[in-house]
Amino acid sequence: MNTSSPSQPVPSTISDVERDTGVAKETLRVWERRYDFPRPQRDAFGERVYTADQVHKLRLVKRLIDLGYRPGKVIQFGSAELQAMAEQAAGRQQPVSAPHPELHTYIELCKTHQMEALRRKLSQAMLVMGLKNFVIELVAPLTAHLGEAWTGGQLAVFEEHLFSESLQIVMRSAIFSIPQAHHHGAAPRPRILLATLPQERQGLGLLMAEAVFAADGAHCTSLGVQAALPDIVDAARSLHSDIVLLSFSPLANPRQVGDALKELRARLPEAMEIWASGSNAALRKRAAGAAQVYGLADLGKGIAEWRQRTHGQAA
Amino acid sequence: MNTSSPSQPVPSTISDVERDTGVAKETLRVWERRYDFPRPQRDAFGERVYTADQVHKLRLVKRLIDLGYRPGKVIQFGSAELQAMAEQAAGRQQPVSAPHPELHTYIELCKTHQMEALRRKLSQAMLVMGLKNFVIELVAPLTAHLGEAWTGGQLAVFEEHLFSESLQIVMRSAIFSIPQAHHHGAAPRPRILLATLPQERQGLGLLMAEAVFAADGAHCTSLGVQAALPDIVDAARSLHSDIVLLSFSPLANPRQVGDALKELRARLPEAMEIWASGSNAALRKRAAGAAQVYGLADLGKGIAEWRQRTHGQAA
DNA sequence: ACCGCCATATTGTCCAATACAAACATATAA
DNA sequence: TTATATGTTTGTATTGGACAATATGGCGGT
Repeated sequence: MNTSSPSQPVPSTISDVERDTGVAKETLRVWERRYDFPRPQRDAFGERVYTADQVHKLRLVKRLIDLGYRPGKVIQFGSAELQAMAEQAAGRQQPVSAPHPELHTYIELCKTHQMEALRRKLSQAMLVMGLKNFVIELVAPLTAHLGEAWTGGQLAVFEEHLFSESLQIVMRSAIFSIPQAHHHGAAPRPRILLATLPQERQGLGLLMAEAVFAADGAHCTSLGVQAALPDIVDAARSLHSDIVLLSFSPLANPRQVGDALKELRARLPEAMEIWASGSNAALRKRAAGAAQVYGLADLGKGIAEWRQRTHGQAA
Repeated sequence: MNTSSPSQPVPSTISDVERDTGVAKETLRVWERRYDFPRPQRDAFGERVYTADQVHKLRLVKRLIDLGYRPGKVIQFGSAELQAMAEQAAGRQQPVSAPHPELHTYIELCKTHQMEALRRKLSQAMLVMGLKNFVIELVAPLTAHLGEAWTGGQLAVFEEHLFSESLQIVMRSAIFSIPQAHHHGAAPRPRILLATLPQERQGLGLLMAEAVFAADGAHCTSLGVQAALPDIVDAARSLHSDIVLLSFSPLANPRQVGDALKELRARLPEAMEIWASGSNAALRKRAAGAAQVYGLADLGKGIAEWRQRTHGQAA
């Protein structure tokens, strides 16, 4: 016999809050000491007990911090203001470009949870447009729109998960079915290693890049999401990769992204190129020397240039 | 110019160790005080610095604990003994039923990084064996073997990533190609929601379960890995799921797993069943009342029983 | 007005030692 | 043998302090 009201009747411990918001326990304690928020009640044993409201506000604060705000500046506001700031900031970062006419059809299918129909339609579109165009003209804008709808609260988190899964299925299937053209008996070049850093949970960007590369006849090997830095280095060395491509979502912490890129650059042989793709803030400033930054649409051109550049040596 | 030896020349901080072994920072400190292991060196600022050997032993200890041993009993042994104990215990637990004869072929392909060949061979095996047998008799033992090889240090982490990616590609492709049998015009039952909790990074188990379900004609919807608890609840409600399946790897913290399962049970409508799958220790004890625990091979039977059980009401 | 540099403020993470509930093991009684 | 009580182990919570890394903001110089 439990209350099945939509709001959570169950208060959270500090561990729960860490899991649900991504804010470390130690940080939660120090915030309480410094900013007086969150100030949880205590149970009979003196342990912190957080309300659902506090957890909600913490989520908002965390999102704003990841967007570049500083804790001390935002933690004092109420949930409503924070919500508004998040929406505004998200809109500013991605200037809603020419929405594909059929975009809303797909989003509608998602909102009504018709995932099979969505997959069918996506799959169809891919066959018509070709993999590369499908990714650049449809999947990418779709993903961007989705992210906005999510920060705006118009789309439930789980609906974004569903959407992401469907997209992944269609794209993976397409990539798999591309014949690995063994060019003149030798493995095709460039050899590209794809991965995301440990903080990055979003795998769509990686997959989009892989699709574009595969369509251009490069040799792709993906480590998947959340690969530790030493593992990426190991892999790149062992596989004799020409290029290491990393994908970043706007949500990831720009500071950590910049650091990681610099360290990766230091640990990899100089001959290996590091390419970065995604809409993260770090790619505009911090990553400067460490990596070459590409938009999705430019990746193909990048490959062509690489081939030209290394034409003499690679032969 | 950095050292390029294959073993990690870079020692780990306490945060790194927590991420790489799954042992919490606080636990690491208390172990050091109580058991005198691990006893890391200190850097110039007095902060702990762990060697690769210590991390390796910690992984073994963690594995044995997850297998049911108690920390105080095993932490004093050397890596070699621990290794032996882990193998023995693993063998006892899973009486390595008829190990597929070709298992080593696949592992060999992985170690030599021939991923295309691996994918081709896996894909072939799947066509011969059928999806369900492929998963139960080949993928599952392969994954288990892989996990052992990883804790044993015989397999680089990135090689496990590569392997996992290849398996995912093949399985996803297979699942996608299964026609969603719209049984007599109505959506097939049971309707199953699949997900893993936020702590869980391993997505293979989830995919294996989905494959088995799909082969049995159930209606699967996957949220993917690392879904927050409230999102799972939202999704299950909105999709009117009959069953929520969660997958767990042995690495996840059993206590947190148990707590999460109990909380999920409290938040979901009573009519929805919670199924748990995987080799996590929590599923043997803590999860008792909250969820029904299935091995991969039993999932098919579980579906059959569900259909029988709900035959009267569901019509 | 713009850019580089330095002092100051902010902020996350680490440390230490202690405490205690929950889980486990063992012994005792029914 | 099964149930209950007692003791031990073990993970996670607590506090307050310290400090390195980073961002902010003012200043002087092109």
